[in-house]
Amino acid sequence: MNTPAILPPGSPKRPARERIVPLEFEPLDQYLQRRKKLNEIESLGHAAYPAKYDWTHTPKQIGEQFGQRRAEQLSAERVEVRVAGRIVALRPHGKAAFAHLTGDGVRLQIYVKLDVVGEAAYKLFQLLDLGDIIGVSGHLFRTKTNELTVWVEKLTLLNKALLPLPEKWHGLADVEMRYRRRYLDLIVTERAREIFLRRAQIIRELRRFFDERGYVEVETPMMHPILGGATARPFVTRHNTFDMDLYLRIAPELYLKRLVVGGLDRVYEINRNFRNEGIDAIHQPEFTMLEFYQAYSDAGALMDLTETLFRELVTTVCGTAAITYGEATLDFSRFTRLSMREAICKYWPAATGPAPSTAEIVARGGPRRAAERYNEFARAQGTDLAGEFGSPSDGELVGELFELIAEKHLVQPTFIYDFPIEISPLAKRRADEPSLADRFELFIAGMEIANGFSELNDPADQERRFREQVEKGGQESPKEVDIDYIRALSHGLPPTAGEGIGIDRLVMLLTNSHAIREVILFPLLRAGTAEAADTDSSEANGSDDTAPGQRSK
RNA sequence: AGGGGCGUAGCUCAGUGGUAGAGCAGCGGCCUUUUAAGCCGAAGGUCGUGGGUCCGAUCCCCACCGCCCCUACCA
Repeated sequence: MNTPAILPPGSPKRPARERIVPLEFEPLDQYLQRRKKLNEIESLGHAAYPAKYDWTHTPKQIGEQFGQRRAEQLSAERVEVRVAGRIVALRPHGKAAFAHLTGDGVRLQIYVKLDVVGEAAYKLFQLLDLGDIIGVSGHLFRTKTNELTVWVEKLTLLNKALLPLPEKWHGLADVEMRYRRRYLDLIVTERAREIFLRRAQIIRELRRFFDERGYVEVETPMMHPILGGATARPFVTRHNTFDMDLYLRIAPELYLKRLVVGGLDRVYEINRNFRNEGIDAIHQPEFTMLEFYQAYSDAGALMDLTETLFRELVTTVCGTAAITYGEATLDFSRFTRLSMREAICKYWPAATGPAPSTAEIVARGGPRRAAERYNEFARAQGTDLAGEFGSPSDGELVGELFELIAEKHLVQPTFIYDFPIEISPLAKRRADEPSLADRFELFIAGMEIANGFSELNDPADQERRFREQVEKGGQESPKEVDIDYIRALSHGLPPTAGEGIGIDRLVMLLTNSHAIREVILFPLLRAGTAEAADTDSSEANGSDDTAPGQRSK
């Protein structure tokens, strides 16, 4: 793209009607052609960018209200409508033409006839292109092929599109372009539109679910002075006035629990988290998380609630409790529950010999022995080993074995519970089994979807675990203990259960999408500008008026 | 980060060691019930970027850029 021609400061105000066009876009020939048509349209006396159009129906409403009317009824009733939309198909036939407008994602055919609209309007119509936005008024009728159509009597230009739409049959196939120019994707790819409408519906239903159960929706800081609430590498930013570094939050957890201390016994937040880590089919650096907390509750109650939530949500949004996801049919009418140890035993690879019993895994040194047996097999397979790095504790080994052996098999909705305490720094210890946290995760289609636990509310235990994290060091650990959080706990956090649900992954499941980018409107891509997909972006600036010395930044 | 794949007209894609093609879009013409409208005509390209091999590279080799997939990282 050509760089903008900069108006020197202090230059006289430009005349109101003069249109400065500093930017030009590919395809240049078509862009210039359309600008030429725009000029012609204006010189014919039409406003190019009128402020308003008084419509009576959207294309969708016309379909809903008159879609059932037969041809004879329509000609008898002579329903007058004014409707606006974008031209997405154009079939001129000399002195008459068909076109399709879209609005609300619905296509509506219009019929424009020279005899009917008159010379002037037909002249305007001939200067229109695919992508232009118009308003038409007239009555409804059915064509020979029985399609509900507007018999156009008046035509109004609402916006001349200066750039063409993508190819009408194949649409946008270049995924990079689809993400960088999502506006085009949404016009052209019906499925993309449906995904984001459904995403909105899912979030609406989630809010409804929690609202009607008395949870309060809150917003907590996105910028945190101390890292916390999860283990992840953060983005760092800077506040100038306070001269301080801040982290974009990796989780809202510690703030939400402060609110429970403050007497908001049931709270939830739906908002973004930011994690400075890898990008792949199920990870994006900013992603949306639902977190909710309820006082006087525990992890077991949360599992029940979660099951209800998912079953209701899926049924409402998809119309059935059994949905298709890729090759699988996911049945949300019943959830499996397995302890982490049971899951390891259940999916223990047969080639490794008989699976250990859960008792063996629980025994002191048991995870180490199981890992050694597993690793023999993994070495032969050339796959990853358990406990390969550092000197993991028994609990950490159980977590690794679970991920290596069981996680990918958890296709149907499955709760995994009894997490080792070592990998659960914010969860409450189980009274009867101190090596375990009262924690669960929900797995669906091999993805971790939710994570919930009984919250650690013993300030001394929490302080000890925070100090261990700080001592451990590394980019993922906080540099200092969050003293104020310990202070809040010292004022008393009631027995509380809390859970996080990854909204993006949930939307993936309910839209049968297999990449998180498909369910995020503007996923992060390198370079980050829509221009990067263009062939020439930096050079070819024909009018280089700016002397080098004048450039300032 | 490692491995694999891709990058050709505005879009969707063919193709070849001898400087390139189709459909759609755009342009000119014809066409008053079409729906991927049709017919006729003309135009459109630094074959991602930069090096190398070769008489000659869009094609072969190397590097870089971007995207995709797999693996790794990632509570």
